[in-house]
Amino acid sequence: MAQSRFIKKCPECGGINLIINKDRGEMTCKDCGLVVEEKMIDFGQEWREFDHEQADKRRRTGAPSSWTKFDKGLGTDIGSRGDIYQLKSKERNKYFRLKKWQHRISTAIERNLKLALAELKRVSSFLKLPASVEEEAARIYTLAVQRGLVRGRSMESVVSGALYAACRRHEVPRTLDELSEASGIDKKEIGRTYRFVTRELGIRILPSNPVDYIPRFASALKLNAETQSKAVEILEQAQKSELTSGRGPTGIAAASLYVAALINNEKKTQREVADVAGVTEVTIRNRYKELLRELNLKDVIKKVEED
DNA sequence: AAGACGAAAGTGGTTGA
DNA sequence: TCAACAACTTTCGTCTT
Repeated sequence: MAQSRFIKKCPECGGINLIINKDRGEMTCKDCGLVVEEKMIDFGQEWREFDHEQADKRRRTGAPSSWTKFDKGLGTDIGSRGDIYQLKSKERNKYFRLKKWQHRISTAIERNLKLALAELKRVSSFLKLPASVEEEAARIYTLAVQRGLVRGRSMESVVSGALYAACRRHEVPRTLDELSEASGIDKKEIGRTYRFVTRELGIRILPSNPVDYIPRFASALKLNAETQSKAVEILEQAQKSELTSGRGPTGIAAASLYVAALINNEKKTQREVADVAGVTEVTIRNRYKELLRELNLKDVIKKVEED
């Protein structure tokens, strides 16, 4: 018990791969995406206030601006029912005029954004994505709408594409399959819009690193931490031998895990690993063969089998 | 009987003329 | 815009444990 105060574990899955996002002051679990600790940074005010007058003078901010609100939370609502009856008729007319305009303005783009952001929140909470990713995705989507990139595509597919891109940028990659399952959009469709949107918006995304997939796959397979770090070790060797370029990152991650499991006597079938990683057994076999050949792991495995 | 292996044909995307 | 191409998948038969 005393130990747990010092070694931080994810309360959701017990994972130990907690990553800190300094920009947002969040600590997220890389295994399941749970936001373990929010607001590690003190966002409190640095002054004190003793009465309303002082407060009014010293406050200089409003609610935080967020891309997940369709107007970044900056919009003004005109009038709330109740106080208009204290107004004279002239004032009341003005109120209704303004109210009408507000209604007119919030059409097309904004209504679309509202709907889309609701969908975005639904999908991202289904996948347990950290808020920083959700925010990024909302930003990308908003830009896409402003450039008219949604026309001719379904709103949902663009939302998924934006989320996928945001995941990649924040190095918490989800596979297209996972996105597809969460959003109900066809995998190919998501891939297409993802590529289109990132190209049009000039968003540069590095090819995803296979290592980023390891923790999540490993915990899905219930492999222990040693196997996990062994897999990472194998991956790093593979990258040095240039076995990784041009290959699908999930396939390589899966193969490394498979080998690592063999070495640590935690054997999983190719089928099991393949299902978790969203690739076929054949792909694992191909990568696995390459790994054995290039890294001289054959002897290592033989040794393990003899034990 | 289940898992591992590998050959062959098919798919969707990228690239270069 | 089209054809060649590389990676990956699907399918299926064979071998191993």
